[in-house]
Amino acid sequence: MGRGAAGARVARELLGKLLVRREGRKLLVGRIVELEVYLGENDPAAHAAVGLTERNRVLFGPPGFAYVYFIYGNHYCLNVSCMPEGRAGSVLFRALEPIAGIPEMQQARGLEAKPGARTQRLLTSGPGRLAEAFGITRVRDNGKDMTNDESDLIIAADGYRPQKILATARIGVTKAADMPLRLFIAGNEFVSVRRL
DNA sequence: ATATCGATTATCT
DNA sequence: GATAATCGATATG
Repeated sequence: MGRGAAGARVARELLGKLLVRREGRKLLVGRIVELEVYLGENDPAAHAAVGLTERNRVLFGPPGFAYVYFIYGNHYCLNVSCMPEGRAGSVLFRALEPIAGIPEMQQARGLEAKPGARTQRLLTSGPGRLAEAFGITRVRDNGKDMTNDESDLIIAADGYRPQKILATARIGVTKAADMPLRLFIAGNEFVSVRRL
């Protein structure tokens, strides 16, 4: 298996699974419908391309841990590490289909006053949006084990399997911009658009 | 419908 | 000092 294949395989397994946030007795749940693969040190578009730094060290740790970064002075984005310790491949969560805790997500996004299917799509359709809807920040979540039931941010499964997965180039990257490492569930309403 | 642009700061050169 | 794995607002067709 090639260097990028392990990350791509993890990504395909992750599509259709659930991102779950525990807020006290409330649960926020979203189905993972879009993500991007970052290949680690050899991927010019990856944060790990510069080698191990204070910021990206979670990427070089064991798989299943949350890597949260802050971007454009405004937004947090969530990755999960997916390579053995010492290698830095990860998957960026790009879009979720809201499943439960929708009122809480609306409140977190400042969209509670505007109900309707139109705003429903704005809740978690984009990496910055889903992070805001789930209250994800670097201080709160970076380095968290997303495979441990004790965590308040985990990945769970309900048996759903995507019928068809499509791949395109990654969004917003300027280096290695042609690699088809953005994966999404074909036809899902909550996939972010912006390119084919 | 698409295009362009400003916000705002951590991180790296 | 420049850039960035983005978003939302505004302008224009």
